Amino acid sequence: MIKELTEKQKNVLQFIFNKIKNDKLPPTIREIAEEFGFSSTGTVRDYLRALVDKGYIKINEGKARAIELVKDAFRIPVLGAVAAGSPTLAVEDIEGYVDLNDLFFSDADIFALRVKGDSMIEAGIMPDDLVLVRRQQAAEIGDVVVALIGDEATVKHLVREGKNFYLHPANSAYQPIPVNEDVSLIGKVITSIRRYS
Amino acid sequence: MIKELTEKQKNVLQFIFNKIKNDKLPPTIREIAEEFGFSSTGTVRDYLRALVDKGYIKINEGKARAIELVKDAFRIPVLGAVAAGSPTLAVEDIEGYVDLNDLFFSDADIFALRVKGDSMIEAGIMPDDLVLVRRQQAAEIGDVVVALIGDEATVKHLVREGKNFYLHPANSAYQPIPVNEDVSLIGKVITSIRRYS
DNA sequence: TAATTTACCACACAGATGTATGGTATGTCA
DNA sequence: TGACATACCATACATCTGTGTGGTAAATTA
Repeated sequence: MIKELTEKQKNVLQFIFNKIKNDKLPPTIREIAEEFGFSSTGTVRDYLRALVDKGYIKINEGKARAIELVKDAFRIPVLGAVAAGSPTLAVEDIEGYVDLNDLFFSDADIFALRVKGDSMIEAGIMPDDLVLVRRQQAAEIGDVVVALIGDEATVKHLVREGKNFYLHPANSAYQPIPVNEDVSLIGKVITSIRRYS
Repeated sequence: MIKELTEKQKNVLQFIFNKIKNDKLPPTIREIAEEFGFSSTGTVRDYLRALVDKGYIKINEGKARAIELVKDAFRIPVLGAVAAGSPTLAVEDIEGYVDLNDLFFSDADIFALRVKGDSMIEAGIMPDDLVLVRRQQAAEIGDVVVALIGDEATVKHLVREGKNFYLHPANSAYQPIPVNEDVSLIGKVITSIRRYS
């Protein structure tokens, strides 16, 4: 289990946290010492040991700057259920942890597209949503795909009727678009994201 | 501008990339040399210089492991429009870049909730979607909020009718829920995410 | 009261690390 | 042809860096 930190230990952890965020590089022991005015590297070592013991960081011994934040202490939990008792949220059922970094460090060819129009609104894809698209020529029936029709990119369901394929909107106000030589498949929607202001 | 890399330079960049992803720590010059069988650190320095000159990395001189990936070369572009011409996607109108890391390194109290039920379906929030929630007691009219009703967490629109507040579903099959002492506001939905398999 | 934890200090040291200097060889481009 | 980029090599060195040893003092906990 993750144990409580003292105020000073929290400050040191926060500094490491910020360094990784801003410099994209964990600090050295001496950089930590300098930040807090410690004249001895041993002091920092004591702090790091405490943070390791309490489950907040891991240290890869011998390597320079090898302080790693322990994920479970920082990642956002995905909750399957939330139990009562405010102001503290009792975490009853953690499905897992969100780590969107995986998406961004994927080696696949991925890009994001801002959705225009309401043609997929019944599939929960609204105007101004962001869809992450993996570029690929192939797609399966039922996939949400991005296709180029002439010069315009469009997000649609790929469906099949008999021997013909259609780009099917999820909005009864729009007509399906037959897939022909004017239509080229760009990729498959793998994620949709919407931000609320 | 970002210039083309040679195959070997690409390999070195890929190695740095993977090291940062897997170890969460950029490699040292000697770690790179070992990976590629270089017997001289000078060789690695030449590669790093080339990568710096071509705009792929930045180096903080003097510091250990201080190789930083240049963001624009790696982040996923958010496209406002996509122009024709496959297989190369012509990027015409880049709105910006997605960096969800910001969310995860935020100091705000954020958690994610897996949506159950279809009560917000007309607002584009579908069953099994993931909503990122910022914990806060206050909310504004029109916000999508997460509230506890008894023991159950629910995602709804916060609306006002006269002097009364309601949790309003976005599905005509459901009734609005009056906000009373049995209802406690947990937070505000700031992002919704859906993944397609 | 005794043991433990927290919170610092000084000093030393081996090895890790970035950098410098100066090569060789090959291919490309103007 | 000459300048330049690419792709390596060997060696040296100052300093950075993690770690070890051994302290002191106060607060907390059993």
